[in-house]
Amino acid sequence: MATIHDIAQISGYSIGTVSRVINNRADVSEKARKKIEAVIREQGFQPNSSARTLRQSMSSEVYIVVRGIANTFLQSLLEKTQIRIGEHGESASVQFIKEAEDEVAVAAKIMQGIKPKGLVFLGGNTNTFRQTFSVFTVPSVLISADAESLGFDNLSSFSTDDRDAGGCAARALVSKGHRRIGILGGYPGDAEGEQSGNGPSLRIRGAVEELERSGVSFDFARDYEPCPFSAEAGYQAAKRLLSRTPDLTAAFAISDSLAIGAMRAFRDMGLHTPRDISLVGFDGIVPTRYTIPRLATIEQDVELLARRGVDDLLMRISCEGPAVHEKIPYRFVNGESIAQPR
Amino acid sequence: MATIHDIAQISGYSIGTVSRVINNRADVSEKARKKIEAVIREQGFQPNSSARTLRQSMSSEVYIVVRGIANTFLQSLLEKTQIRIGEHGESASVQFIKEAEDEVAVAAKIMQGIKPKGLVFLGGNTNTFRQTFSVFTVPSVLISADAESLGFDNLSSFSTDDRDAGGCAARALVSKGHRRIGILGGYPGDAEGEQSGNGPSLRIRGAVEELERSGVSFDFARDYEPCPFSAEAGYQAAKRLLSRTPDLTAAFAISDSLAIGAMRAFRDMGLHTPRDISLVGFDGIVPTRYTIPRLATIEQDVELLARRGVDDLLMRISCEGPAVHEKIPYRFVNGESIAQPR
DNA sequence: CTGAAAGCGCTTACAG
DNA sequence: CTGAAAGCGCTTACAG
Repeated sequence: MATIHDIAQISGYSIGTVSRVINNRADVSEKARKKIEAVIREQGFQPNSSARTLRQSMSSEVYIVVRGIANTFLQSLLEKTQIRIGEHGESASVQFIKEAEDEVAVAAKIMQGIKPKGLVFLGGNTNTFRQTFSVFTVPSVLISADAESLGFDNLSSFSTDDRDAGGCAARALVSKGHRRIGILGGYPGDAEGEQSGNGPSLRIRGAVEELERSGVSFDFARDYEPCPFSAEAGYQAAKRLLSRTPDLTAAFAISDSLAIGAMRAFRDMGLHTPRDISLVGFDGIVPTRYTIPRLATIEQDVELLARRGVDDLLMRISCEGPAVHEKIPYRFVNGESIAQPR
Repeated sequence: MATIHDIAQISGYSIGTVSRVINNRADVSEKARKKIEAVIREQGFQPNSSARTLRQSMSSEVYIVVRGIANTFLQSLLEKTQIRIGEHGESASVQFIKEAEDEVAVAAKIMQGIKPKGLVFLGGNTNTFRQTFSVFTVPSVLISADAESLGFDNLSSFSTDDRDAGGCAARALVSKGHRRIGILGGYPGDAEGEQSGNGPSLRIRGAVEELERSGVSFDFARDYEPCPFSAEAGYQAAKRLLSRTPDLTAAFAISDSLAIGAMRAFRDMGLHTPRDISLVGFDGIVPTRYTIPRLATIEQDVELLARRGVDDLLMRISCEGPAVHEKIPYRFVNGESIAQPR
């Protein structure tokens, strides 16, 4: 394995000059640069990233922290994020945090040793950020939840307007004539109007507000069923909800994974979607385009979320500017899972 | 940020002794260990991993290389792999490689700077390993494809017996009475019996062999349609296959993602699964349990693949033993997508 | 059992 | 524009 020392020796220049070439500094003669670059290429030299990190007390990498590895939406967001980072010629490592853990605390522990030059958080609970994010001093970005109210000056955020989009989902059902609508997903606290500090809980709020505006009665105890964000959880929750409240003609599942589980649960209870019960999801994950029937959903613009998030982060890493908070437009996808109530 | 120097100063011992405590060396007095451990805890000290890596010319991390980030099966395998690594008290970083890239070459480039102590490859083409894996000298493991024939003594592998399982999938259709069976997925070369060096192509081989054994005629030009491993690709390929060969009564999609796309394509062509056409997939990904109808599939034991792979790797990192190659049992899941031909 | 010291591969003032 | 040298935070023979 060639080191900078070897390159210096072979090229006939000093280690310092080689280092300047590696780091694209301007104060190197054209001649030296040419020669050294040739040797680097010929030797297949890659600078030792540990030495570099140690010296600069800062890694050359961006770290991506993903909360909840089994979340299809986040997987797709991660994919786009990695691609965008690659397009900038940067590389990133990924750390997955269990959904039950405090992503900020766990990340803090890991990052303490690693010292990334920037952090991307995919998914996450605003409350845990409020409490512990201040340990991070590097430029960071939270994608998919709004961090504006937290006011950290090194944390940007890019997110869907969950509250507004939740209203949109509800409207899609109401406008077809539904008056008995259930909501699936989220944490038990969401029913009491507590802020669980995440986007999904805002979806519920937005939907309920829209129902109220439309004069549709909604009672949390009767029409709402909380559950985690997996298809199986959606399956179980849908069964609970419909057993308790059999007169529902439609449901809003606050994530597509839930919705896919719910649709299957309805079928197992003898109900066909959309004939017997309508359904709308949230996220716009790929599988919704292949379910039978295709799922109506709120499609988040994963591509743009990732692009704006990464671009902003890398810009702040190199130029140091203020954090920004931006809402990325969503889109309602009609699908085939909504019909008029019978 | 406390360094080892601070810990030494506060505890009243030398840097060397602190280092020995950190690394759990035996030659430290009980008294020193207690005192130093207390200071470390009190200061929240984490050794700088770059300094460590630099000095030992070896990172303390395992790296996981995943080929194809959008592959649901690999995502689930990645999840289990990360969990298992965590259970050993180790941490891992993840690098995603584009499906079109040579995962070994790209990984080689990245790892050159990073020097992980071990490598896990999830998914991958045996042929690319054959050509370039020799650049790696650290203990490695390939999970989900068989590397036995390559003979690298630092590369273990754990995989499903794809050929055998492909036969099982075909048998599930034949035993119901199907005689006109199509196969979906894989690379064009697979039709010519070229070895594309991946598990999935072995699934095709196994299935075709089983059909021959059963006296069911199979003609690649007529009954086979290659395509990449996504739902959309499966959707398009299913349409092409069925347009060309409308008398098929059943199909084997060599991955579940393909199968989900194919089922949707059949429906868009007016065919109901399984009434009009039966379908069996491969992998056993979670969504197959929620499709309507539920998908029959070959379920790979993701949990066990990950567990055996990680355990073997970590053992070889600490003890240095020979590479092993192991087949992990699979399971046929009946689902609801297979019926007798009409 | 413990400490002093060399050195891992780099970057960056500093001097010229 | 270039080189010599200090030092980032650690580990590990070496000496005692």
